Amino acid sequence: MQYDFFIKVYDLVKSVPYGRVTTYGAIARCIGSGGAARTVGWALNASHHTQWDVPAHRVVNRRGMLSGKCHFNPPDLMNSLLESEGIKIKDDYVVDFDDLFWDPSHRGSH
DNA sequence: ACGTTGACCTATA
DNA sequence: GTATAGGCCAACG
Repeated sequence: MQYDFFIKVYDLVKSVPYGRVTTYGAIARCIGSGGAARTVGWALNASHHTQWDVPAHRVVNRRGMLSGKCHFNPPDLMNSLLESEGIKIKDDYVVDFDDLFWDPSHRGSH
């Protein structure tokens, strides 16, 4: 598979349904890199200058914290986007994150 | 090829 | 859902 690591990340993130969120670790694991969670975030960082629409705002860390909001422009954008999808944000943390969490491996299975 | 960096994760106190 | 330490993988200079 010569497809870039980024492509896999983008495709997975784009597969995240509306009103749902996922984690870097889940993405990395679904890709097959397991512990490459850091690289996933790195890839999303690059997604800013790409032409692909990557809903990076739906990607948060294991704690459900908007660790990536600091990299948005403006940082509040991530919070606003999540709230626009019905996701409640409290102090940069996703409310009921465990319920809103969407695992790419489950593909919609709750 | 080596060292550094990065939107992380896990373990321990 | 703190603080600190170590480890993981991929891309960049």
